[in-house]
Amino acid sequence: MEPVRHRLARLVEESVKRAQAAGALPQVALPEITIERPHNPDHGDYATGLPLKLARSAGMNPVDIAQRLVEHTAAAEEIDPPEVAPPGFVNFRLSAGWLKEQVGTVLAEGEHFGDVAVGNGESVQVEFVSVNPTGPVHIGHGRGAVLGSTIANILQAAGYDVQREYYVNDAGNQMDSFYRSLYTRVAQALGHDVEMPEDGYQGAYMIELAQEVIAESPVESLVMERKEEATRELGARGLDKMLAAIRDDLGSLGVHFDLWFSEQTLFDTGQYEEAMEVLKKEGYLVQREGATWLASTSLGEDKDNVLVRSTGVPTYFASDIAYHRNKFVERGFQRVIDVWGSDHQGHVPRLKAAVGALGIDPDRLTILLSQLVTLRRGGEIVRLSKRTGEIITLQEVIDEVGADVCRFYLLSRSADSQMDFDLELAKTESQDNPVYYVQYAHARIASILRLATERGIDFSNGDISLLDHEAEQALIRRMLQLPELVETMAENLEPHHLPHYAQELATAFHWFYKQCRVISDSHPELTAARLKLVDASRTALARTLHLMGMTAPERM
RNA sequence: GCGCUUGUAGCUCAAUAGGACAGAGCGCAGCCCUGCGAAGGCUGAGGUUGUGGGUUCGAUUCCCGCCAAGCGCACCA
Repeated sequence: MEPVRHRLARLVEESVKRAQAAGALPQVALPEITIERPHNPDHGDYATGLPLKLARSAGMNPVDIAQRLVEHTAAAEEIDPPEVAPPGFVNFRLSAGWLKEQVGTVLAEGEHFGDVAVGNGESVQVEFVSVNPTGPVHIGHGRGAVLGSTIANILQAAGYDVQREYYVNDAGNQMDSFYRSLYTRVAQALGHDVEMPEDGYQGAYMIELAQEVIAESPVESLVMERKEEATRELGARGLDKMLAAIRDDLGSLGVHFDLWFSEQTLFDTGQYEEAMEVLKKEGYLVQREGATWLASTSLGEDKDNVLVRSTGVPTYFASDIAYHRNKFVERGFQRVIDVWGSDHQGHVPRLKAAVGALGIDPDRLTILLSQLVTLRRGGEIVRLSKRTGEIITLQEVIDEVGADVCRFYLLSRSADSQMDFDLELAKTESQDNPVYYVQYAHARIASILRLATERGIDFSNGDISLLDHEAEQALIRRMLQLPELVETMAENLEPHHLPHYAQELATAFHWFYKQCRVISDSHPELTAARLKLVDASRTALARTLHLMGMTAPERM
């Protein structure tokens, strides 16, 4: 459904024009008309400060402007007559009649309630997590996973054609190190005296991985006789297992991808060469000190960046450029959103500059950075390092606190700010946990609907015009915020509003529940009307939870 | 040194592109189940939005300085 806000903006614009035509307002240019939601309920459901913005250019008192605006506002079914409020606001209140009708709209839209048509089918790729497959994912990756998958859900709800993608860094230095580490662990497991490379992955999970690889098929003869071949062969198996483990871990967090894109294929299919060719043709490649550099300085950067090392091995940056060319040129995504950890922030301007150098508008690329997550257990900080092997995996966190709790917590803070994730808190608070509060509301709703079914109550003909109680209308108001929220989140890519909205929606339901008896033998008509409202609440709350990638439990 | 992000109630965080009296949860002090789920509802206390300037009808929000925290400034990814 279209957010009411748009309708109001058109209404205001019309009233200005009407007032101008009637000579009540001077013919001044209009700023963008913004419709905002007042904090104070006394100020109505929506408001515009347009008169305040017009005051100077119109040379009039803002209250007078507001007055004339109101006088020239056409009647609309959505709202009561607008009101003027000093120092120059126009306040709008949704009409009770229209509000009640929206229960029917919500029910009709069902699982699609919350959808808005702003994307127009534009193709957007959301690439997220993309952890090097050299070790298990941890809570920091979990944050990116939750952020990326929720943004993808939101964009889909907003009418975009969304692709979820994981970029598999299966080429390059870290992969080599991973292969050699695995080889070492396998050799050690077979009783050979082999030293772990200095840059190797020391984590205990590599020992387990080695065991799994060995268990799969005998490798003994390979290991000592043909070391290089063994490293490659074992590495390929290890990579598959590691990727499968990552896929499982993310899957248990409700995160799924449409495509796992292999970095190596960029080299195998010549796309890497093509990208470098384009840069060369455009004059952005410079040879210096035996290496090939991207002339980033000519693109406004403060230093150039190496693309091909003097050893002839391309850097990560080089393949990333080829990857992004693939996204935009080969696959034709109109927009691309990358979700990265904040430790990659330095890479952002470089990549955007490089994308520009490829002749692609850099504004089509959005890079979101999620700040660090510090894992705590009680007061103790739990360090995360793949190298030293001290790691608490995402899977362990999920096992401990549950996927829904994990998602809700990771989502509730703005990606821009650092956060602590306290395992003890997530568990010990579980009684008064906001996650349970929200899900409890859904379970309660489900329980009411179950009871209605048990008693054989048919509320399909319920008369929603009977919903006159303050708490009923407050609940409807809250539900109607969802499409509006989807729209703004699709634009600002800030999904942390979702958990907050979910709590507000749950509160509105609990308040309604407290004040309004739903199923009552003595008032069958009101019962039917209220059951419709309850059903609509279930729809809105379930959709909110699903957008967050959470479950909407029927029972708890 | 330069750059990015952050600084809001005792704690954890909001504030929907500059709006009206800065809001939630937890914690704290109380109140409410002889009917649909008390994992619930209600009331109260709690703030000089790090700090000093500026922009304007209006600033938590925009600009500048300072202070503090995290991250980044590789022929690592």
